Amino acid sequence: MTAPLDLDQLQSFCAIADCGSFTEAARRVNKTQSAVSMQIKRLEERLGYPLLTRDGRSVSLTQQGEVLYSRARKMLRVNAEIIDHFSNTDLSGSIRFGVPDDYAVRLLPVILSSFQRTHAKIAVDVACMASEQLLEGMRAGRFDLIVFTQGTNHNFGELFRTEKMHWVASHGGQALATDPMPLACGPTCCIWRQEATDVLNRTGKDYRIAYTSSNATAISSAVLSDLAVGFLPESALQPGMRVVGTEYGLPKLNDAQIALMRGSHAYGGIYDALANHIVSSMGNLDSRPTMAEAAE
Amino acid sequence: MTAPLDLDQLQSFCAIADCGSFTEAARRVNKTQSAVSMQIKRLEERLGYPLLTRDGRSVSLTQQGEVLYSRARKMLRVNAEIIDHFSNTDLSGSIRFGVPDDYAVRLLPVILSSFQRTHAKIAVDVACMASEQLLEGMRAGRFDLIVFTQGTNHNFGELFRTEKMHWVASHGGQALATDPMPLACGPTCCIWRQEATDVLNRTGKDYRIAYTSSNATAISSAVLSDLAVGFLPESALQPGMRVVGTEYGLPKLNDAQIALMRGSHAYGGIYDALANHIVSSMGNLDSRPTMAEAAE
DNA sequence: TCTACATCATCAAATTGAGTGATGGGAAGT
DNA sequence: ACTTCCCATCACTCAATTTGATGATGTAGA
Repeated sequence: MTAPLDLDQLQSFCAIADCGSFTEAARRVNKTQSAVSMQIKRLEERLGYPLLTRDGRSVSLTQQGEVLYSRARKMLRVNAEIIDHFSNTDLSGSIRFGVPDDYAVRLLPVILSSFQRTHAKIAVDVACMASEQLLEGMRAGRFDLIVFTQGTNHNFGELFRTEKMHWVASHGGQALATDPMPLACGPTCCIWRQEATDVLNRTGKDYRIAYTSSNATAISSAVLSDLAVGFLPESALQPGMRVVGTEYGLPKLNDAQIALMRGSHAYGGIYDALANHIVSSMGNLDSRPTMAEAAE
Repeated sequence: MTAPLDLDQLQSFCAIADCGSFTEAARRVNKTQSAVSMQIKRLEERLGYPLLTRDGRSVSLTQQGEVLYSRARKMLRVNAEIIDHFSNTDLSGSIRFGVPDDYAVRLLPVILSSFQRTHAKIAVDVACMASEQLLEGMRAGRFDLIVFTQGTNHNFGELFRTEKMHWVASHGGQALATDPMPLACGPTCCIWRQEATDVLNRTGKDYRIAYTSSNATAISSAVLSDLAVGFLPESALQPGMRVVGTEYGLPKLNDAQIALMRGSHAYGGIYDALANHIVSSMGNLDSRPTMAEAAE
């Protein structure tokens, strides 16, 4: 009969994981830096493992920390759900929300409309732009909450969804067979672009950037009209596109990592409401054993 | 930015909901009765609603209490999962476990074998008997943990699964058309039997108890060999059985409610490990909005 | 109806334990 | 080398929770 964990500690822990800093996390949870530091110390003692590695400048999760993080987030989501349910004052206010344009087009209207149905008094101002710009805007305080694609340089944020990335070409087009292969992609800052060109270089495949646009639909059009080969996350695939496997010597792409990031103040209340809604509608990382798995 | 709830309070709350008593719950969570009482008071103040109705003898959940209970349980499960994960001392010991025989036959081997794989050092002594006897055994301290069918007289326990109940007959048999209709069912104490005869009486359908056995497979055999009509939960259906809808004037049966009950001491450690395993493999009450639902 | 028993609420006192603000050490950048 | 930023630590304060005792209420049995 062991005592349950302290949600307050877990909240601080998650805040640190999200922003990579004790001091910043302290600000978010309305505590002093030393309080947060001690909370983590107690939590680590309690669980018997170091959860965070502090090497000078940056703080990151240990392996055990990762394990804890995903569970803790789950608990905090349920916690927010409860508090939301019992706060009879209808949540109201406005949220400055940012989404990557590629992703936004498909999923956003659906998600936001169902959110409006349950939280009519929350106004969501949506801005669509590339992940890089979203992160910059977040740093500058222009957003409360953003969804963005996690790249190697941005390890922080609440990861809630991964998607397979596919090479795509137009059905029956020539672009694939052309040498060097023409490529359509976002601007140089695009995270996927860096990753894709990296793997191409590594495998020695010849290519050239044939088409560049910061507008995602423009890229889709380029692919559909056989101007170039592209790469897209699964849910951005469209009819008329052909998913290319390894048959043309194209390397495997890493999964896209979709995460959530909040401003320092964007905790609790309306922010949790929207964040939880997004995670529970789009999230796909909640692996739990099912009956089928238990069966073998 | 509101402070998160106190898991300790939620644990006490759930313990009360599970056993229907403050004093007994206090024993389970290793606190004094007054401490538990105060915790609930604070929790109710915090959430702004009464959660438990205390009318003299018994304590039961209010509507808001029900809402809280399911979420709180979810959190406590994750909590136990975390603690389990971080306790590097391999869990070991033995658990006296009881299951209704009807249910046991199908699902148990699967579930227990997958449990053994992850917790090799926990010995599970399984006993199979009717829910009524399980509850009696629990009262007498002969079990640590039981799975049982919740009836109207037994409102306490951790409800984790519901199943549709069906009227069943043999394929192409005569029993259904016979008047009065021959019925196969468990002994008088059987919860389903009471319920089934109740609804039959209410609709005025003629029937007679043609076959009685406390052994579930015996009943299935009676149905399969066209001796009688029976009623079974969905997952106990077998090939050769025919599910009878309303076409023969048979009333609709209420869903079966499968719940978990623990002895006073059976919290934490190995008990949570098994309980969580059962709930996560068999549970079907974890309704959470999916992408599809969000889409409309 | 009256008594005995069990249950839950309440109270004041005591103890626990967490947060604060100041200080110190270490790493990164200039 | 010096500054700056960030995290750990410490002693102190204060708040919140547990305790144990007591009172109120309801139930069961005679």
